[in-house]
Amino acid sequence: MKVRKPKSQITINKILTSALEEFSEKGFFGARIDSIAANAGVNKRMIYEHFENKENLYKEVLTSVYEKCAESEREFFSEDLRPQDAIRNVVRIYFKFLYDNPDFVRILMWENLNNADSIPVQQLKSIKAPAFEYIKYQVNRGKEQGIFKADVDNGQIVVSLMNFGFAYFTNIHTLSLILEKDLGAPEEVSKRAEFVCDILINYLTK
Amino acid sequence: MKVRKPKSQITINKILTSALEEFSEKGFFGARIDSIAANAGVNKRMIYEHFENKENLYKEVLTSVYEKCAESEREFFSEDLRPQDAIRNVVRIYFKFLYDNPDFVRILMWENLNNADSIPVQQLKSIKAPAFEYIKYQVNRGKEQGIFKADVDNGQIVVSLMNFGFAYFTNIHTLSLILEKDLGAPEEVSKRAEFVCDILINYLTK
Amino acid sequence: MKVRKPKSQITINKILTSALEEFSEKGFFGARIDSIAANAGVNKRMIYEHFENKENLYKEVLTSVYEKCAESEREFFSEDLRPQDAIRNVVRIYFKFLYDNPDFVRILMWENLNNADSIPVQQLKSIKAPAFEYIKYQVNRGKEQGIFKADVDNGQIVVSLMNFGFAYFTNIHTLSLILEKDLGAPEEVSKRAEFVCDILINYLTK
Amino acid sequence: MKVRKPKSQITINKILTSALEEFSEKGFFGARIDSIAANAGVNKRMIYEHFENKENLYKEVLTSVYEKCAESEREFFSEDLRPQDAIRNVVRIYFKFLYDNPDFVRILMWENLNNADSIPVQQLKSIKAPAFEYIKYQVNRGKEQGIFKADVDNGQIVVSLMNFGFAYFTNIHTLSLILEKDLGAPEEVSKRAEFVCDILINYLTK
DNA sequence: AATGAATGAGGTTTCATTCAT
DNA sequence: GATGAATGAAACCTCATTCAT
Repeated sequence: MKVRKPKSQITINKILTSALEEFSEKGFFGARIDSIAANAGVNKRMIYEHFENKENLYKEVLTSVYEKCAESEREFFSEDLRPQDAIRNVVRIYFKFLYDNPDFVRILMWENLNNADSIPVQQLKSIKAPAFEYIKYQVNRGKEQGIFKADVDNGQIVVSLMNFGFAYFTNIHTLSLILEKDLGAPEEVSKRAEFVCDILINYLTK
Repeated sequence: MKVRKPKSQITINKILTSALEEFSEKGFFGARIDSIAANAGVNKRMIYEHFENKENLYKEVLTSVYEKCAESEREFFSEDLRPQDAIRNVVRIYFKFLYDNPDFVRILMWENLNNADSIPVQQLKSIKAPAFEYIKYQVNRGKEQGIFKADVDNGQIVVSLMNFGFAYFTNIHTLSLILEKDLGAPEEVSKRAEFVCDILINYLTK
Repeated sequence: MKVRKPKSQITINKILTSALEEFSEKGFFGARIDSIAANAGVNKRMIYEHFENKENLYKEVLTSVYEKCAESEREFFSEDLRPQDAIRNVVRIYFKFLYDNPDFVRILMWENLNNADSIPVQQLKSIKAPAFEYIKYQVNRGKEQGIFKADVDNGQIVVSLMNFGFAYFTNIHTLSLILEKDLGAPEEVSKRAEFVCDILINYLTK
Repeated sequence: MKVRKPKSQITINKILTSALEEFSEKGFFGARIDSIAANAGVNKRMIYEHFENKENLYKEVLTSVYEKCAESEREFFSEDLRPQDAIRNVVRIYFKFLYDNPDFVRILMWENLNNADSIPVQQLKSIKAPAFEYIKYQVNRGKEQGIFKADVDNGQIVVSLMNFGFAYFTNIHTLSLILEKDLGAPEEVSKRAEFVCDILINYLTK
């Protein structure tokens, strides 16, 4: 039952790691195959051997990144909580994940700018949907339990949550400059996470 | 007493317009000087005559974009409203501006990804600060009038407002795909704007 | 008998002066029409009006430079001296001229590097020949008077004189660096001139 | 125990050879990367691979040229001669070297015109100094042996030797035209070398 | 599987020259 | 005669990709 793990898997992983870093820092157009190979410590030719070309490498990086994200979101489901605590839990996990994975935030941003066409829709949905469903499920639970307002638009809540998390990290530079405060500092991040919990719960609650 | 209007100003404007489009669509690295010149209908050489090089052109485009933004924000101040209505007003103007200026949203996104270092901080602040101050002012007014909670963190409100507006438009592609709904449609946008008004006011109000 | 001197003569002179400086500093290929126009304080278009194109401008600069040189060499003839003093006189005047006209030295150097084909031979000769004839004349006078050796090759003397003067100034940079002494300093230049006098006269004299 | 001789060394040498020819013929500004690549029979891209850019290529050409020169000057030291014969020897070797290496003469000329700043002083000195020291050493030997005048300025002798050799070849075009004689013909060159020997020894000798 | 060298298309930039007023 | 704007050819340089070992 043992899976054969050829030596080249190491090379492939080194390339993926290096490529994630490069693409997330410079975007698809700014990224350089030379840099990726150099930082991975492998011969440039290997990239073409294993990934065919730059675009394909990019797609594979994206896929691996989405998978990592989906993995983290599985944490959501692991506990049995009151709806409002479940929501809080989601926000906190989400903020922690984004804080811990700046490459993820950035590469998704580039992807959005390039009109999000590198990943097939179906793949995207299969990755993201469970988390979205979970949130809607908790909101509905809250409604059923009479804790949350009945007329809340679930979609808006999902969008809000995504926006809050993502936007904080993607605009952190500009906002920090203008507000003269390092919004990337850990204490600012958790303060923000709590604020987001509060404003959402506050809105949801009767 | 005749005002001198050199012909080259027309060329300069054509270049700026074309460059905004190109940079906003492809980002700095993806943008092509050839395309910019072709779309502007001017000789490529003129870009170097008036803007020195690609990087400088990019900076000038950014500056002009910020200025346009600041201009739009001046609308905020034009009316005399109750605090909660002033906030609503800001959100609506902001959403309308972002909806009307997708290039603005995109180029700022690229800029954030490139660590927002193309515009000197001071310039950035002088453009953005008035709007921020206005929001804080209205929140404070609401507190003084006993309408808003006294312990609200003004900074968090500003950040929320920025995030809400920006993030909605920058992630519109991915979110539309996943939610299977065109979030860019006018009616969805105004629905969203109203939701953002509601959630903010709801949080602020005692 | 008054020669009409149109206003444009001023422009022409400004261009020639600026062009001499530029060509002598950067050579034909390194020189920029833009720089020449800017430093002359005239519109670029004027250069084409008066000189047709870059190459022609270069030729006219060269011609004017040769004429200036020939003019200076006319000083040689102005005195009545013993042959050895006449030779000394030539060396001193020559060194002084080269020292005072670094642009001349440089532009002739560029010209030599470009195979000296910008000036028609005949023109060159009509300018240079008188000085050469004068030197030969003085050497012959010395021979006749029994002061100089009879078997001296006049051509070699002329070449030596040219070489000594020219080479000193054209290699002044490299030699100064290596000898750790500023060979361009006035006192070094006159020391050199005297040395050249000495070595030549010494060779010529019986 | 096999010495690794990477294939690229051949390419590098072809580029250097072609570049020397091009730079020496046209100077830095007139030289074309395209020509260099074409004449070297290599892909243009290779020049950037191995030399980074035009300026750097130029510097490496210069360095290699200086080294070749220093190599040739090592011949000076190989014999045990009387001072006057040693000086003659130097002059002859020097003339032969310059005659055999017109590219060397030319490129150094361009270099002087560009103010000799492409090669670090220290490097220049370490290459040139031995020859200079050797000449001074022989002049001093002659003085000690009572053959040469005691008050001769060694520096002037070195400068003379350099000037004589260099200037003859750099002004060969102009002088040939004026004197109506091909000074580049082998017999003229050796006649000149002997003349230079004579005039120098004549000056040095008591 | 791995490597160093090579390639060619295409990108940015420069510059002599000309147009239009 | 003079000016500012425009032009296009060609220069330098970059980069994804492939060849040959």
